Amino acid sequence: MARTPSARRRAPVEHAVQYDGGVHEEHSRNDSEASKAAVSIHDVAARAQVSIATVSRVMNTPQLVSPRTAERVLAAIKDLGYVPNAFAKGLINRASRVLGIAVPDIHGEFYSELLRGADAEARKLGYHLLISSEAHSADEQERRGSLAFGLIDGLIVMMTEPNRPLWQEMRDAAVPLVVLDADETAAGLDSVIIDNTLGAAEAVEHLLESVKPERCFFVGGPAENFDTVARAQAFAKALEKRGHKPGPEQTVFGAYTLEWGAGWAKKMAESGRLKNAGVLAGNDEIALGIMHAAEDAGVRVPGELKVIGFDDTRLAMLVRPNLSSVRVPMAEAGAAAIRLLIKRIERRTTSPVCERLPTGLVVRGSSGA
Amino acid sequence: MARTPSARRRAPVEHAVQYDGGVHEEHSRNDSEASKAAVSIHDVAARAQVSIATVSRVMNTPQLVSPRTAERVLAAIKDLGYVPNAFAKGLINRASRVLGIAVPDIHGEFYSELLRGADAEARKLGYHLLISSEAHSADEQERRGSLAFGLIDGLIVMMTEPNRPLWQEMRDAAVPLVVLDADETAAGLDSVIIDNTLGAAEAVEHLLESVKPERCFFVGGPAENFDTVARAQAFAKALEKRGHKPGPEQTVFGAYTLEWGAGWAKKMAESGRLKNAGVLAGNDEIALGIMHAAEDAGVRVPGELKVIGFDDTRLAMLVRPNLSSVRVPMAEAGAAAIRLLIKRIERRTTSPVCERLPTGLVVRGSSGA
DNA sequence: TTGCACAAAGAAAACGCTTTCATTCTAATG
DNA sequence: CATTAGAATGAAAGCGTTTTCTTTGTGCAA
Repeated sequence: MARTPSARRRAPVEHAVQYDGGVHEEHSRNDSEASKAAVSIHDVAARAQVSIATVSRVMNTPQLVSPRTAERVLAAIKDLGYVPNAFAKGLINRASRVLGIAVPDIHGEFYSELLRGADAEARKLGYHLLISSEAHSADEQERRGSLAFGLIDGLIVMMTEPNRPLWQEMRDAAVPLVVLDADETAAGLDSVIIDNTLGAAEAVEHLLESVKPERCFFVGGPAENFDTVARAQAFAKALEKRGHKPGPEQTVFGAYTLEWGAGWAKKMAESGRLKNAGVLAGNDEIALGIMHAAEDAGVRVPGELKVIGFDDTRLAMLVRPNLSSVRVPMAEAGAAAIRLLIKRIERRTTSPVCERLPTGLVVRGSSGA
Repeated sequence: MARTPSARRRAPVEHAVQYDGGVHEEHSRNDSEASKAAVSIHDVAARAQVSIATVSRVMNTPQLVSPRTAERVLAAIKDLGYVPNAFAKGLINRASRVLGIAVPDIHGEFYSELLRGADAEARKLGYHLLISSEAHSADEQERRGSLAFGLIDGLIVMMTEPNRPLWQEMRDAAVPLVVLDADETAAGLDSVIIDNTLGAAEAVEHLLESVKPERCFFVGGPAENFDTVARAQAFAKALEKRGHKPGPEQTVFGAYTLEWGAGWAKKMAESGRLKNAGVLAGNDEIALGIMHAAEDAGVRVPGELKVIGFDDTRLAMLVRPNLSSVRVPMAEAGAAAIRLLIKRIERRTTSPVCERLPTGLVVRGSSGA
C-alpha cells in the first residue's frame, strides 16, 4: 500500500513530453518508448504538489478547488501534456463517449451521407462514432465482438429489411439503442424513420399533371426492403386518393440497380407501354436505368416519359436530363438518430420516441418542368 | 481488503441475464436497471466456484487451466452472458482494438469506398474502426479530444493536401500512425499511396492513339491537392516521354466539381480548341462536366473529343457514354492502411514502409473503344 | 477563548480486469 | 519413504481514474 507516486514511477522529467512539432524526434515516433511515456494523474499531482484527488477535481469539478491551486495544476497539466486515460475514466464512469452505428453496407452515396450526418452531430455533441458494417458472421462469438459491446455507450442500428440475427444481437446488447429506418417504438426502442409518404405523394401528384393514373408506375428495389415497401404503399395510396386503384403491374419490385431499371423499361418499351407513362423509381439508379432504356427505345424524357428518382443523391444533379427526385434527408436522419441516442444515454427517462423525417419532391428536367 | 466477491455485490441470480430474444422484457430494455446488470468476472468466478484468476485464464491462457475446470467456467460464462469489461481490459492491456481513421470528409463515393475497405479489413483482423472527419476546430482542447486519443490503438490519417494543424495533432498523438495518400516514410511513418503514374501514363498513351500530344489536356482539381498534383505530373511526364513537353495551358487546376469541368470545356469550345482534343480529368465528376459542355457545344464524345476520368467511381458506369476512367483502388488502400497499422501495433519493430498501390486505365465509351 | 460552520485538500476505496507470486496437490524420482 | 518437479489454482497487487469520507485550516458568532 506504500504507493508513493514519485517512487512508483520515474520522477517526471521537466518538459518530458513537450512537443514542438520539430523534426528532431523522428526516430522516437513509432517506437515503443515513445508511446509508453504516458503521463498519469500522479505525475501531474506530483508536479503541482497536490494530491491526485485535487487534480481530478480541477478537471471535473473546478468549483471545488481554490483558484490558486487550480492554476498550479493547470500549468502542470499543460507542461506535462497530460491526457487522462480513457480506459480508467471509462472504468469508473461507465461511459466512453463512443457511439456505434451499424449499417448494412457502407457502400454508396446513400449510406455515406448518413454516416456524414451522424458523425458531424456526434462530434458536435462531444461523442465519437464507431462504424460497423453489418455482422454477417454466423459464429455467435465473433458477432458478439463485432459491435464492440462494452465499449460503446449506445448503438444506432439501421434496419432496412427483416433481419433476425441482427435483431437478436441488438436485443442482447445491454446498451441504449436507436433504430433507423424502422419504427420500433412498439418494441420499446427509439426510432428514426423516413416518411416516404409526403415525397411519394408529391411525386405522384406531379406525374398526374401530365400522365394518366393508369400509366403511372412504381419501379422499386427489393421487395423485402422496408423503404421500397413504404414507397410502394405511399405510391399506391396517392393514386387511390385520386380515384385510381393501381393494378399489380403498376408497382413492381426488383433491385436497387441501373440494370433492373433498364430491364424493366426495355420490356415496357417493347410492349409499347413506356410512352406517355410516368415512373417513380425506388432510387436514383433505377431511374437512371429507365432513362437509358427509354433513350435506347427512342422514347424521349421528359417529352414522352416522365421519370422521378428517389433519394436525391448527387447522381440526380450530375446526369442529363437532370433527374427529378424525392429528397431523403439522410444526413439529418443520421444526426437525429445521434441526438435521440445521446438523449437516451444522458437522461434515461423519456419513453420511446419515433422521429419522422419528411421527404419532398425536387423537380428537375426528367419529369418535365 | 475484505473483498468477498459474493458479499461485494448481489449474489448472482440464476439465469439473471439469460436473454431469449422474447418480447416480455420490453420495458427493461432501455431503462437504467437493464444496463446496470453488468456481469463481472467475479460473478462468473462465484458461479463456477473458482477464483477470478482462473476465469481470466480460461479466456486468455486456456492451456494453463485443467479441462474440467475450464468447462465449468465456460458454462458459467455462457449462463450469465458474461462479456469482459472493455475498459478494465484496456486499462491493463493498454489496447482497445479500436483503430481511428481521419478523413477530410466522409462525403462521396471516393471516401466511402475507402472506409468500406478499411472497415472490412479491420473487422477481419478483429479490430474496430472509429471514424472521424477532420478536426477543423481551431480550439486545441476540442481538437485533442476529436480523435479519441487514449482510446484508439492507432490512427490512419488521410492527407490530401498540406495541413499544418492536422499534421501537428498527429505528431502529438502518442499512437502508431499510418498516413494515407502521402509518402511520409521520411518522417518515420508508414504510408500508403496511390501510384498515379501508371494509370495516368496508360491514359495518355491511350489518348495519343487518336490525339496529337499538343491537344492533350489534364484538367485537375485543386492545385493544393496531392493527388491532383501527382496526376498532373504523371500526365506531363508521360507526354514528355513521347517527345512533347506540355505547355502550361495543357495542365490546369480548379476544383473537383462538375461545374469546373464544364466551365473549362465551355471556354475551350468557344475558342475552338475542344475538337480533336483528349482530356484526362482529375476525377470522374470533372470528366462528366466536360462531357456535358462538349455536348452543349456540339462536340461529339468520343467522336471529336476523348474524355477520361479518374477514380473510376460508380458514376463512370452509370453515365452515357460510359466514362473511361483510371481505376483507383480505394478500398484496397483502406485495407492496406489497416494492415500496416495493425502490423505496426502488434510488433513494433519494422522500419517505416510505404506501400504503393497501382492504378490502371479502364477503357469505356468516352474515349472511343 | 471556545466552538462551529464551511472551504479546501488529502487518503483511500472502488471500478473489473491481468498477471506475478505463492500455495497446494499429484506423481515420478532417488 | 523422502524429495521434488510440475501442474493447477488462489491471493493480491496494480492499471489510472473518480468520489466518498476525513482531516485540516480559517473566519466568525457566542
